[in-house]
Order: sequence, then C-alpha cells, then structure tokens
Amino acid sequence: MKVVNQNIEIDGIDKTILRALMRDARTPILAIAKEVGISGAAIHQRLRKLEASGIISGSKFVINPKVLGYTTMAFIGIYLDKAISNPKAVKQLEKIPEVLECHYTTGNWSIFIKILCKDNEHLMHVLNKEIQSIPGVSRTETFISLAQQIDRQIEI
Amino acid sequence: MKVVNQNIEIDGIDKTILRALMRDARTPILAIAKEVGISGAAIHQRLRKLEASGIISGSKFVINPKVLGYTTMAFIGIYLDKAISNPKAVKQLEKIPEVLECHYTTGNWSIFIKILCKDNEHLMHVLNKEIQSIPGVSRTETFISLAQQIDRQIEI
DNA sequence: ATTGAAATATGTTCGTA
DNA sequence: TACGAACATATTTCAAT
Repeated sequence: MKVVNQNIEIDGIDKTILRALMRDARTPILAIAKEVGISGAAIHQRLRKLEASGIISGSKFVINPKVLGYTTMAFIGIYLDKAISNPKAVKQLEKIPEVLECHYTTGNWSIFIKILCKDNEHLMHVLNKEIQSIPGVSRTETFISLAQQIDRQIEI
Repeated sequence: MKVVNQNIEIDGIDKTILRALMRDARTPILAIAKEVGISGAAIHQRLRKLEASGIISGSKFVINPKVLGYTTMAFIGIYLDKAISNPKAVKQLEKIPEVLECHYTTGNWSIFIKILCKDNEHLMHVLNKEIQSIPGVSRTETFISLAQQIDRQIEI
C-alpha cells in the first residue's frame, strides 16, 4: 500500500484551488489567482505543495461513454468458490475492459464490480462469456443501472 | 436528456490524443503531436472537433480521498416506499456530500448509491442519521468496500 | 486535414520582502 | 508565504496547400 502524508493543512485558499481544478483541470493559474486575490506565483507554489502532499492523484479528461455507444451500466455481485484466490479472479477481471471498478466487499459476495456495456446484448455477453468463464466464479447477481443521478468526487 | 452526436468517426490519431489526455489532462499538445507525428496545429484542430462531438465531457483533477482521511467506501441498496417519488429522494441524497454516485437500478432496491466516509463511525452516522431520515426510505442494505482493485474509464 | 510561423496566453523560476 | 518581473512553454490563430 502506498504511503501518503496524512498531516496536511489545507486552508481556504488551497480549497479554492482544488475546487477549481476538480471542476476543470485546465483552469489557468491566473484565473484562480484573481479569484482568491493572491499572485499567480503563490498559487503555483501552493499547487506544488498540494501535489507533494499526495492529495492530488492526477488529472484526467473525462470522456462521455454514451457518445461511443456505451449506454448500459451494471453492478454485479460475484460469488467465488473457496478454492480460488480472490487476487487471481481480479487479475482476470482486469483483462475485461468493460469492468470499470472492482471491490472486495463485506456481505454475501466475494467481489463486487461495476461494468459498462453498449447494450443488454453486450452486457449478457460479458456476463456469460467473460465473467462466468473465470475459474472459481460460481454465481453472479446483476443490477442494471437505469439512470445515474449523481456522479461526483468528495467535497473539499 | 442531453442530446449527443452519435455519428463520430474516431481514427487512430484521435484515440492516441484521447488516451493521452485521459491519462493526464495536462499533456501538452506538442508532446502528443510528437508521438503521433503530425503538427501541433493539427492536434489542436482534432481536439476542437472531439470537444464539439461531445465525446469529452470535461477534465478533472482527481483527488486522493485517503489523504483527507476518507477511507471507508460503501455501497448501499435503498428500499423506498411506493408513496415517495424517487426524484424527491434523490434530491435529498444530493444534499449529502458523502454520496458520490446514485443510480436507479433493476432488482429489489429502488435506489443504489456509493458513499465515501472517513471511518465506520462516520458511515454509521450517514446511514442512520442522514439516509434513514429521508422520507420514504424504509430499509437499506450496506456493503462495505474492503479494498478497491480496479478504477478506470472505458477503453478507447 | 495538415503545415509552419506568428501572436497570445499560460506556466515556471528566481531574487526579494 | 507571498510578490513581481523575467523567462520558458504551450495554445491558438491564420494564410497557404
């Protein structure tokens, strides 16, 4: 597990910087500087500090999967045989690009995943041909997302 | 529902551009230009086209919640009374910053959410005080994520 | 669609307070 | 920490192909 600095002091200016960049990673430093009322150089220096602290884990372009025809999101609870090691199953799941998230969870399932497919037919294929064929997968329970109402990061 | 252009032709160069920016939203255009072997101006023009197509829905700084002490992720299936309208419940969930995702799903639950809390105590508070107190919420089922192994976007 | 060059805008460094 | 000025890079526009 990666060690991260847990002793960070984030003041209001830092929060403004982070909030602006969480909304739009390309917000110019000088636009933020103008908003908070200090110089661009100071914003730049604070950004360096925030990066060093580990609080920023990267910046990403977010693509809209619907435009590419991916309209069917689903959550799948997976039951694994005792025999198979969970990490081995995760390695197989990593090879399936439709799997966007994978968690070990408490409760009945061994593994819980989020997948994104083009349509129900595609979902069925991934479920029956890709996931069910992983050694150790005994049973799955699928919940299709009919609509996503909230999608955001934690509040700073 | 937002209308998006479904008739997009994405060639290999577009894919290289998108993949670079999905990895790091601040990748310089000229670095991409060098990688694919065409001019910066051409990359710039393709980026404009991709933005106009709607395939890019934004760019974000990704923050590492662990550094802020948020270490407990959970998924919660929510049962709603027939009486309450689902959108009303969603409106209440929007007010809870710990709720990162919210879906209408097939299956037993009316609503399925992902939440991120500092610890189990915090999770219990959000569950018992914030979520259970929403009018119409009759019962919930909680699955705590012990570890997240995969977290990514769809492959381009 | 692509190019190179020019014009703008933005990011970064540094000496100083 | 913060500042401004100097400097280095990056983005954007444009006429031409």
